Amino acid sequence: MLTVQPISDDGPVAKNPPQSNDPAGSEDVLKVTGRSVERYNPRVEEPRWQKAWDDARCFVVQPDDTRKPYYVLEMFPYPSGRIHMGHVRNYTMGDVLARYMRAKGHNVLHPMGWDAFGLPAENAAMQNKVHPKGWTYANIAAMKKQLKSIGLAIDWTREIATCDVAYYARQQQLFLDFLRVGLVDRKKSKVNWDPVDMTVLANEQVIDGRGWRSGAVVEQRELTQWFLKVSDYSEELLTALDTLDRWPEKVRVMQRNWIGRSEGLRLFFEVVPGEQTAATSIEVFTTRPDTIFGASFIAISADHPLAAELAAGNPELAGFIAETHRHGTATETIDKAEKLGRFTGLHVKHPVRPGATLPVYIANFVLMDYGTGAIFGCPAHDQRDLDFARRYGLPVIPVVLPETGDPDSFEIGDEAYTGPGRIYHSDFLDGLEIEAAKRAIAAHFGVRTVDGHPQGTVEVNYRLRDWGISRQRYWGCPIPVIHCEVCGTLPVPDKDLPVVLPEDVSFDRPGNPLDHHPTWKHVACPRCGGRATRETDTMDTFVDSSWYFARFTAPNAETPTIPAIANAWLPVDQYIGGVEHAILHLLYSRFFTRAMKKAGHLNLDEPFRGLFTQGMVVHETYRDAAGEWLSPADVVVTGGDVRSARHAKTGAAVDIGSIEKMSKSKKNVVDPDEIVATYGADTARWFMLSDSPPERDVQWTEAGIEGASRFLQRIWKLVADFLDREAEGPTAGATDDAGVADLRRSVHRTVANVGSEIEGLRFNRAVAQIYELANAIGRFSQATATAISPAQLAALREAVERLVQVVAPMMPHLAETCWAALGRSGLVIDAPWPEVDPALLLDSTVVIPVQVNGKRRGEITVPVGAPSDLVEKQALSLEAVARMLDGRSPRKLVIVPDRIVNVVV
RNA sequence: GCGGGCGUGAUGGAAUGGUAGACAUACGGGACUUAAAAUCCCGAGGGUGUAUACCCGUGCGGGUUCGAGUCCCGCCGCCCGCACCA
Repeated sequence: MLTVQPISDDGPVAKNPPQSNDPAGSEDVLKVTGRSVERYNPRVEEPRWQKAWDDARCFVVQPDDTRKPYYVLEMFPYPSGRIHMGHVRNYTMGDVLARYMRAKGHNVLHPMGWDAFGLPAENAAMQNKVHPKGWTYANIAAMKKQLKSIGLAIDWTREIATCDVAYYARQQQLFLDFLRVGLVDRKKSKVNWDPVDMTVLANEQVIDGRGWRSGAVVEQRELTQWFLKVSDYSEELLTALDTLDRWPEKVRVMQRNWIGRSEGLRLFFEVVPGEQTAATSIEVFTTRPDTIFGASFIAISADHPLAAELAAGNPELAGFIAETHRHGTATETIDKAEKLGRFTGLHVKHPVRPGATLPVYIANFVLMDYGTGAIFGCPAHDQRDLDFARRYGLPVIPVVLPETGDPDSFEIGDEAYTGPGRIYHSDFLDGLEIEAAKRAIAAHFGVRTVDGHPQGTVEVNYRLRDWGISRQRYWGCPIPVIHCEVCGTLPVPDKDLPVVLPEDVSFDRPGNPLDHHPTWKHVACPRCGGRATRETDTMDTFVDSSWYFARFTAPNAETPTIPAIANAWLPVDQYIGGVEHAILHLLYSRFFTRAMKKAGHLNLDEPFRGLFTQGMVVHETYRDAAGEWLSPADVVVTGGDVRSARHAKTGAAVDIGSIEKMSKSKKNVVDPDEIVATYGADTARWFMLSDSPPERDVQWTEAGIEGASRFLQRIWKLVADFLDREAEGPTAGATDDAGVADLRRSVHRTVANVGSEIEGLRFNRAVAQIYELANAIGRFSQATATAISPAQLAALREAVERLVQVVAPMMPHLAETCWAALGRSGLVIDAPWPEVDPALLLDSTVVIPVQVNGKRRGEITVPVGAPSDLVEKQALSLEAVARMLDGRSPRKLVIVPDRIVNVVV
């Protein structure tokens, strides 16, 4: 799920000793105003509290818990072998929310699993002669250890890996259920074929049109494959987006565009009688029937049945079709390719210009998957059609006139006109607006017939295609189907499930190991008992990740879910992951939820009530004089305004490059293990939450992590310092309670604000609030350094305790140590989120800026809710305002209560 | 190519249409120290200026508004997704 570069031969990043002085491990003693405090040592404290939480089974969800359920889930990781900082960021965010919701009294489900099938395991198998299973489970073990070291509040008893037989067995049940309820289809579709390796390639394995391993030019090939009928739900998946009000708007927009609903006309063009084809008509789909009078050609897809028919007797056409197939299947490559076509020799009748005909082309930009696989081209009002028309010298007839256009002089240059306007040059459509013309032309074609059916029918079309789930690979969930030459394609009977992957496979031959396994695929037909073969395709790994969130609610059930339990937990209250999954994973999960509902495994439509997409972790890049990438661990950066870098060992000058997503290839990675070992998990967590808004990229810097570490020690010192003050007791005779009210206001405001910021996942703002409280406590301590009254001491204890509590979701280990030091019994994780006194959130006076003509000229202090006339009087009496008025009276006075005054002169 | 996003001091960023730069980092100065580290305090968007103060300033160009970082239109730059990477 979370994208990770596959582990390469050189293994994990070199483990260099950290260059910084060692903040966690040093035994030095901190001098605090004459007393001594030991530095907080995460290496001792973190394992200790992790064990304490484990022993108390804090995060294990109990079935009889009556508290309100709250399900927080982060996208589960692909087990690449090591976690990276992106994982730390992702899981820390979810963890903060989980811990906070727990403190707010919820029964929190926060599980973890592994998106464990997929291509990298097979690549590793081929490169390093390791078995995908062994490789995957070893990676899981390593990553689990790393995740545990960052102190996540996870119910590990629910851990699942999608490559566990127990998991994919239920996925096979789901597949067969979907088959039963009619959501599975089998049809042809295209794949990237490597003619040298004789294997199917993923899009990412096609580089510049060539196979990544063989370098051979990739071809498109048709294979019969399994599909899930996502398109049955096109309309519903679209309209239900409106109900997802806790999803980012940008994700909903992307999904809306992906589904791509368009209303248009399905339109038949009659083939001119006597042409060299059996076809009597060509059916096109268009969203712009209003431009029909501007039509100048017909284009059909290279995969259109008519194209195949015509190519049979025409080597040039056959060559062109073969040429278009010599590109990858990715939409991007198809879109970017030059718009090319070949005239087929056929003509069709122009449907509204009597006597006129249109030439029929085969074109490389017409997709068979969309609409009818054929279009009419109106070059004046579609850019692709225009490019095509200019190349092949076809007429360009404008039929939509912009409001400001002149009908006699309006011409189309290099850019098609796609804006609004009125139809002209179009006979009975002349003068109509675009939408009115669409209705008129639909009515016109609706009553005419071609080949016995209406010439035109209004139709809704979707860009969304069915989901092809067949993969010609080993490391995936076997599709539980048997092919019998006599009985056809049959589901594996329930009693024979699961279909288990064989382990004795070899990767030294090209192609799918399941296919050339000596025995695995040969079985008796479940119906006739004759010789039959298993389906050797496995499922797309997106299938695995489309229902794991449901499986977590009953991870050991014999059935895919236990509906009553799943319905109680789902939908996921807050789902957190990368924006790279905005379309496919999330759309497939939404489909799966509906499909599981139809099959009786769930009773809901939408799997994720709240969605949050977090940004990446990025880092500067470094290169030496030879242009080789260098790891940050090997580089020492110096200087402030003019930064420069040298190699840590050789001292050679190093170029500081751009800031990019952490990746193995550019070596700009920071290893979480090293960070945890050096600074501790709390510091890493804190830094990942600080500064950058969570939806945006965060830049990893040495200074940033150092700063986080300093703040952690500062909190510990605040607590230790306070304990010393408390041990000494109030100063004899001190009765001055100055600052108490301010401090308490600051404390209560912080508690309230941190809570609402965490609920909104605005962790950076929560962090800033906590800094401000720490500053306020520091100032208060300073002010009371010589004498402290009992009330001041009490306020200080309240402040320090609340500080520890608001810090607890983010730096949980530190918080536990502080809580214990403060003499509070129990774990801070079990302490309820502190109550806020609403009276302390209100100020009695407010400072209002006073503007003259929108520019700030001064400010006034007035009671909260002060009436306008008082505000006006004070504002106008300001010297700066009087000067600007220069004796005149204001033209206008804008007074926004408690916010601002603007004097317009 | 299509779709989506982002752009504010040296840096990360804050700012229901209402004091732009909270908070932090880096930097400079000071205190403490034999010294350093650590810690604490102070300074700081740019410009003119002793200062009061004034002018300019949120990628660029327009617009709406009493008031625009925020809303609208048009650009520029960077990033992400595009159905077999996960």
